[in-house]
Amino acid sequence: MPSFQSLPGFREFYPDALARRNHVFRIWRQTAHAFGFQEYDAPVLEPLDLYKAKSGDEIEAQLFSFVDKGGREVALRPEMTPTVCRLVGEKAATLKRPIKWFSIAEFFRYERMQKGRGRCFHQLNADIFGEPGPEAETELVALLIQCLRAFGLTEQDFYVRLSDRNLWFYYLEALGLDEPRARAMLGAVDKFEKLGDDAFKGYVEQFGPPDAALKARVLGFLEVRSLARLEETLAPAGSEKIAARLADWKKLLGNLGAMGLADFVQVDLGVVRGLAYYTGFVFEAFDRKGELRAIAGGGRYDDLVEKLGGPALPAAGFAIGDMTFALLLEQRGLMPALVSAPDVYCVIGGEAGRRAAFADIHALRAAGFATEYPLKELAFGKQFKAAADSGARLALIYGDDELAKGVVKIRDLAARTEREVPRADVLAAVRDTLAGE
RNA sequence: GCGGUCAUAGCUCAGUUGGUUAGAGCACAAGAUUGUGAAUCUUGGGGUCGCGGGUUCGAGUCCCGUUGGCCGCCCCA
Repeated sequence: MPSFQSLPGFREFYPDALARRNHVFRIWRQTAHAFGFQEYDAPVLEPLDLYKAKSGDEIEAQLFSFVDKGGREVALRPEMTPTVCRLVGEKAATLKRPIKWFSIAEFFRYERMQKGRGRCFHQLNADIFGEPGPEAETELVALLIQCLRAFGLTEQDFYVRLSDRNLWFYYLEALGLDEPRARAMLGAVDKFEKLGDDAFKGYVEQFGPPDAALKARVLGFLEVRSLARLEETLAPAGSEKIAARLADWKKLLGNLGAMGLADFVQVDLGVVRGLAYYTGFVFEAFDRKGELRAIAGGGRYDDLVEKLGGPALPAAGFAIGDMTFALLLEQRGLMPALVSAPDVYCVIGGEAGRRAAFADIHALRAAGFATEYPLKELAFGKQFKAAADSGARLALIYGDDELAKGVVKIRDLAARTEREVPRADVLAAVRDTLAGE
């Protein structure tokens, strides 16, 4: 007999798990709307070339890709950025600015599973197109922070590390590095936190060991944790480009400070986000305890829309993954044990009671109240237990006594109080009681 | 792709140097109990012990392989 199991790394959501997932998505969606972002969606299956164009041919090894029946090379989307760039690029001329979009979608990567990482996962993606200045990053970082705070997470729980690939290049240029050397050095910076001195291996292989002064300056730059310190460190370099860039930093941090978010943001040049397509500010959110992988990440990618065939259009965005985020919420006890409780549970006496109850049950449901009842006849004791277990706020009792009097008994299951209302008034009584919560 | 580790009921686990028909708690269902929720008692369903092969008179137990989970490396868009 064949037995089936889900594919490795894929997840199944039983109702309680889906309730938690929906809880997270609901709050993300509300928050993004509050920040004026509009929701979009797009195909799960895309041309393989879309990702090769963005990330190079090697990316294919990390994708769920195959040839479809029409001979097309396709891939399940591993990320949203190329897709949203295409969407925006196609209509860029007619879209009202600023273009602030978000999506909550599922992604697929052919990778080995690890803590907080599977082969399928969901992300909130938020992006702003057409805004070249730090005003875009202001909105994005603020939204990112609020998407975590909305669950009760505080500055004790997480922070956003803010870095800048432009500033790195300007700085390394001022230190005398040409572009290839600067790129190799940034690669080392990216790995330094994890590997320490071994991070420079790649640079050494290509260009020989960096001189001690240069290395000291680079490592010193990594220690910078404040805007003041950043300005101090860069003062000797003092190019025009650096001065302009520092003005952007001042504006971004000033904006976030004015929003009251200073405690959530930390200057930290150790974040460079791989060597992918980012062109300016980059940022990542981490748990303060440093136990989990990055919760969220993003940055500016001004060249990508054009690279993918659209017009030149500055852009910045970020994504929050659902797996690490859920781990963080659970760790901090902030993931509620959500149960889909009905509003009303009907306790029914006999066949006559059942007929009477059905009329009200249907009317309640049509009015939008979640209403449950036992499908088969049950002893009263069991029905009350079922009513309590269901989490319903109210029990409606349709027994012989009530029928004889032409009333329904309404029991408040939490308060354990009861009252009788005429049959005709049941809907109004339920509405009043539940509205009064 | 590489390495470590684990796999017994829906869940958490026990199972003796290899020995008869594989167990417990919780959960679920039925009843005691057709008028009031947390308790008690009784009963029940559920397992090819992940899968396949080997050693043995005999394998949940030992050996090999395989699949899957977890952890780490690579990668992390």
